[in-house]
Amino acid sequence: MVKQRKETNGVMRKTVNTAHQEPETERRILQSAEKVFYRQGYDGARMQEIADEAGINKALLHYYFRSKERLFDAVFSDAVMRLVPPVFAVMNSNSPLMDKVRAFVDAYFNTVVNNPFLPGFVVHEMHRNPSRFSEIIRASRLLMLDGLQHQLDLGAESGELIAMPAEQFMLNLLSLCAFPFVAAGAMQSVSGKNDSDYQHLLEERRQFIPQWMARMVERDASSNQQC
Amino acid sequence: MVKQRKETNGVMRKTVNTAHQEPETERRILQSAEKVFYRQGYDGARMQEIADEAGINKALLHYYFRSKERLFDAVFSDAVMRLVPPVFAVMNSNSPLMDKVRAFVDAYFNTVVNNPFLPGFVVHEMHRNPSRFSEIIRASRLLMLDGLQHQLDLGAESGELIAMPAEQFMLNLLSLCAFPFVAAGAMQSVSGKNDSDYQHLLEERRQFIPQWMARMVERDASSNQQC
DNA sequence: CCTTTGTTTAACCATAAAGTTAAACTATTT
DNA sequence: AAATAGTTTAACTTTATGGTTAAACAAAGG
Repeated sequence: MVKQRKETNGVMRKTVNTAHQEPETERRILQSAEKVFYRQGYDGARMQEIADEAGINKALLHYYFRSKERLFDAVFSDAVMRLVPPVFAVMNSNSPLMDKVRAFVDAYFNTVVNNPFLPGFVVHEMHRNPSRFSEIIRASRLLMLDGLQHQLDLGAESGELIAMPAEQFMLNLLSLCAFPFVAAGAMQSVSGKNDSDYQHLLEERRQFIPQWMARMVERDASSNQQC
Repeated sequence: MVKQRKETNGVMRKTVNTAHQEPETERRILQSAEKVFYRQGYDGARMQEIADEAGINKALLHYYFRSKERLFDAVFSDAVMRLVPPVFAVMNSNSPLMDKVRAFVDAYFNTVVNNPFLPGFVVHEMHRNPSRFSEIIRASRLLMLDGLQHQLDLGAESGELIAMPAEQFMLNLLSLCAFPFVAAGAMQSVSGKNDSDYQHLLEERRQFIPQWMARMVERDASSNQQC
């Protein structure tokens, strides 16, 4: 009785096999891993699936990235670095508060519209292993709320703004931006909207969020009444 | 050479083994499964871990719930039913808009403070399998936005409120309530807050969210200026 | 044409996890 | 106290998956 096995499942990609093309292949692996990890999460992802997606063999995955853990690390820190810095960098500038908000929303939506699974992925994997994430953030020295708090305090003193902790302000902004993406799958399936309807809803939010944020914090909110 | 295995890992609970106590055991299994699934998600959860947590053997799990899938289904629909109906029921009443908002926030926080992993769990599992969720929701006939939209339209006509699609209104409310829980692990690890600090932050939000929602949508927001 | 070097693969291995089974145990009934 | 029916268990089987290996392959240089 001969034991026989075939692990490569049916898909049978066009095997290009042009040897000596290392960087091209590595990039393709990362892209495929991204796709699979984003959708399935670490635990749900299968190395075989990533290999298939990249049109290569499982062993090659281990040749480039020694283990699932390492491959995941590469994908995850890449994801975080792509999402977090451009978005939070604007909060450390010294532009007026509402300019910051507009810049934040724009940066967030620009990044995320092209990677709609990214927020959900990051949130879930942070939950699975919070320290991994905080390491990355700490290393990149982002998200200092001191400047923002100072700005809010000044506005409150001058009577222009309502007093508010910077943390709450930031959490509001992030909630309004991120949650609709994090919960997109659910929202769609409940509301019965199709993909492009929901896309439209999100575009609408991109316009409104800065106005909403202004109305939440500005003492005289009558300047933002068209909505 | 004798093959020998022990699957029960070390913990060694006090085995109570009082036969004929079916309902008690089933409840305990569900509680344990809940705990494990909430923290680890479906893919990350291990049947053995659930059995250990419940102080019983793996086979008993399969005796009560035929498979991991079925056990998960029980836990998930239980979770959704515990979270969704009390929260969304209030939106279908005919109380004034801001009473609804306050009731929603209270209901949400009351449910979630006792099950802080619930929102993240639901969101992640909905993402993994959206149809499962929409089935449950559809079956329970919740989340009709028509009444809310009508209310918003009336307010807009009378000049009291700013015109706003009910979907956006609802999404704002849900975002402000849910996201801080969904992303709690991440937030904590980034902000360096400990558990009780973050708990305090969340309590603070419970107070503020109704005011923020009012300021976002009410034309004359000066009545909600203490913040 | 042969060798070398980097690339790719199928087949294999080890392990962990889901699921099954047959026997033992406990309490209740007779 | 013996039989019965409802519980509980250890040990086992099967399958899936991460990881390894030895050999084949392609291209470049001699």
